[in-house]
Amino acid sequence: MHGYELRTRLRTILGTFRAFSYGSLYPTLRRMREAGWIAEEAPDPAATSRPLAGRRGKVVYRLTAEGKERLADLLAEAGPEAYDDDAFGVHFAFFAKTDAEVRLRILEGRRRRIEERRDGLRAALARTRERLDRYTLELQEHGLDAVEREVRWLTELIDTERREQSGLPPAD
Amino acid sequence: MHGYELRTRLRTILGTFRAFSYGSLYPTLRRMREAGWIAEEAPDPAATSRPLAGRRGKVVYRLTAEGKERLADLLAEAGPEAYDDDAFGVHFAFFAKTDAEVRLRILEGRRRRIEERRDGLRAALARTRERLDRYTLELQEHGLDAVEREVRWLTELIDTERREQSGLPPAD
DNA sequence: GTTAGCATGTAAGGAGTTACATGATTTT
DNA sequence: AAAATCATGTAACTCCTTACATGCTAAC
Repeated sequence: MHGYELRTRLRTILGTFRAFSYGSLYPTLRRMREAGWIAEEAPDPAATSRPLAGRRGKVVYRLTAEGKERLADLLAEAGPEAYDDDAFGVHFAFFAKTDAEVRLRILEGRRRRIEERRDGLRAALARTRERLDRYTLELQEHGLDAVEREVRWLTELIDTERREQSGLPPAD
Repeated sequence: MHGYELRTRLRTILGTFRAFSYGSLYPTLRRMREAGWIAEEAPDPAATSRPLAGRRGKVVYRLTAEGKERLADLLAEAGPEAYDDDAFGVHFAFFAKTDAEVRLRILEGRRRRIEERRDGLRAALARTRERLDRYTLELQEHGLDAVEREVRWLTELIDTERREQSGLPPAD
């Protein structure tokens, strides 16, 4: 895939929020090339009428063997770096390519993290409820509600994973 | 209030996520002082045994008249800058000090924004549902669920505001 | 009197954005 | 042939964090 296409796809998948600008995308691609994780694909010689020099057309990249290894390493990570706010969504999005045990450990780590946040919010709310104006209260309760729902969601996912690991083989 | 206290309070109110480091807090306080929005409070002459020069103790700041005006301006903003992801929470947290009409406009703007996001997610999901693996699908549906809940939450708040504006005076 | 925690600040740097500059290809 | 859009890339800048440096105050 080439840079422009990558960005367009990320925009449609992730929405306009959480998309990268070219100013960060292209330098990242360059660094990945320098690291040897991706390589410029040899252009199809039959396809285009190529300009003779200083080409500035499409550059199609492809994962190298090293890149695939690096990706596998990233997907095998199950520590805090995999269930932090920033990273969890990315790891989850690649779950179909992630080992079942790793999936389970990431989900459990994420749940523990969110439970901690929930407990912190509950404690803060219990301490300050009396002094809060209705809007601040409403905001805190809405936040608490969101984390409680996320805990339930994660619990359902964990139960499904467990059921599948101790029985049928994982689907998909 | 002084900087350290401000940071401690923000930590407990906002949680460890979304708290400022000293490296951004103190420069911001300096800029606010230079802009004339806050001023160093005259130290109580009776209170402390002060060092003679180059003092490095507590610096207590207080909003100036200009600062209060600036705050009032910020609270009166009802355009997109008030219901963007980043700003909405802050504006909402100050709703108790915000005009009823402004509150209503911010809530409606925020709802419109979230509805757009919801519609975008629905459309993307309808287009790609077949091709998505179960985890990606689960993630998208969870995201959709979250925005749908936020729309309902905002609708309740808007209804309450409307009821109060055309009847009893606003509470709190 | 020395450790722990309160309190203020700066310097260096990371991670990204915006705005710009440029060239290639497709559509009208 | 002009306009739109595809496609790549850089430079300057913004905003924030980390790590450090410093001094004050209370507790043991």
